[in-house]
Amino acid sequence: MKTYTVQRLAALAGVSVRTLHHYDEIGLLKPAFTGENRYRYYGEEELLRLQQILIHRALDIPLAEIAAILDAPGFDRLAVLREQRDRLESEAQRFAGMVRTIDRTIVRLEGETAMQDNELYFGLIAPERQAEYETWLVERFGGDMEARIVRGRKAMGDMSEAERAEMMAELQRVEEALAEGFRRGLPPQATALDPAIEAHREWVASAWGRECTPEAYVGLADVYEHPDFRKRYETIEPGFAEFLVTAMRAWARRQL
Amino acid sequence: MKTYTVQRLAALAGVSVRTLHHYDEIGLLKPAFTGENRYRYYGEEELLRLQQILIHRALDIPLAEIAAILDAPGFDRLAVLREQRDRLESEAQRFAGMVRTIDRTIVRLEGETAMQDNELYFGLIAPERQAEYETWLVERFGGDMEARIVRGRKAMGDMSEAERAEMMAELQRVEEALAEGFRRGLPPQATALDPAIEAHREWVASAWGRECTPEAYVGLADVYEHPDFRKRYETIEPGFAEFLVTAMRAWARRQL
DNA sequence: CTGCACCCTGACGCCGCGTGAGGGTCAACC
DNA sequence: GGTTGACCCTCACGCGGCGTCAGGGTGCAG
Repeated sequence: MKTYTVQRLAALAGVSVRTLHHYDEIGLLKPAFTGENRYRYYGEEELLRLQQILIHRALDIPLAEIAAILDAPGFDRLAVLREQRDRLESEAQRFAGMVRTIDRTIVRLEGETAMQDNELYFGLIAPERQAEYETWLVERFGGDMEARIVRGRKAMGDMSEAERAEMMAELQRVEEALAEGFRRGLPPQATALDPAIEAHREWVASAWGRECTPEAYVGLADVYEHPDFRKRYETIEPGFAEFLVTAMRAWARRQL
Repeated sequence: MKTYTVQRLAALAGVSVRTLHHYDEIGLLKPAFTGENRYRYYGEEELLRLQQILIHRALDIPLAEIAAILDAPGFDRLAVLREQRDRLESEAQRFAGMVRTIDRTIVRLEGETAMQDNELYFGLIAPERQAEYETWLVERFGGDMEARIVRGRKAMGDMSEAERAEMMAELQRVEEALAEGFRRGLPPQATALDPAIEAHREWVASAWGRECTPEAYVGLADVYEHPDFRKRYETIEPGFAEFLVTAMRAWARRQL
């Protein structure tokens, strides 16, 4: 059976010797056995485990957590691998999103057009964490939610600059109308009767490029609980995020 | 003119207040002005700078370096933005590469096929850093080298599992033949006459899916200087990397 | 004038290693 | 058997990029 010394394994895996020492220290990756000279010797098993570790590390998962995952009883190599595969794919898309963001920024800089920071935000922050939302969405709602989001993103991606701008302006108007009610102290439940909430749902439908049923709308409300979405709405007006999701749910309840 | 307090800017940008404090401390992002209450106030200018910072940070560039880049005299926003755009695109591809790697690993695990760690390596390490090589290649040799590599990768990508395996096995045989000479203490220059080096060049040509001229072969030798390639060859036999590139260059010199 | 939400400035801590220092070990060649 | 040089080991300190209290000021609303 083949064995590897620290340096050989390190070279194979593209990490430093120190890293292997560290992983040994914290119990993340222990040698197959140790010589009486205290040398570390690794085998095939460890090679594989290291691969897993590196894959997880690439996703910025803390080492402690990686250990927990790999050591979980009933840990299924294939399942985890497949999961990470999908995460990595999202990561890839996240970067692709940032590229598009920069492209838009470039266009704007070249055109000397003043920036709408709401749009800048939408470009910068949202796509930056889009993958994160999406895996989160999938965890909570399963695949069909994901499909919807992906389709939505694609629809947005196909738009021209002008169309996108118009889209965003429209969203701002809709949100402003809702915020108005919020500022006037309207209880969120009352907003279920406000045409503004209806307008919001319609905007969502057009962004998704497909109907937004009350069920889907409730799903979206859940999504809005996510910290990064909250930030978006809290920025408009502190407390607005809470208000909005409550209003959305209230509206949906009335429809069912 | 619009101003933002720490929290508002933080929310907009999706970072923590502490982060903004930190950036102020180290002089990376200072407020537009400070109230006499010592409050930090940011303006549009800072919003943009923060965007730049975040883009660079996403590429794991140390903050000090980011500061240096952004503060460089004659710093061209558009140029830097375009550059980062390309880097991000590479990143996206790097992740895509990892996805393919995992796919192959999955296939192998499902098939219960024993792993050849050389192949595992080729799967794991190389693609993991492929984008890195490529940007490095482009820096050193300009676009046509890149085109070649990309085409090569595509050729490999189009192969079936069996074909790829055969390809890798062939490479191993060729390398083994070269390593033989190395172990026997053959001086690398003498290897220019060894048919093994010719076989290596032919393998490269078939991997690239196109001729490998002596000039290209020299270029490849340069590429092999890259740490991660070195690792691959140092793992076969310590000192082999040096030997190989010298041999490659010697061979090419004889052809010209 | 009392809350409450926001702002400030230290200062310490954590993670994932890099980077020595100081010292054994192994294989090869004299 | 001794020397050389490349490997291996164990401490132990440090650093970057913040998170996270602690302790205290500010500003506006009711």
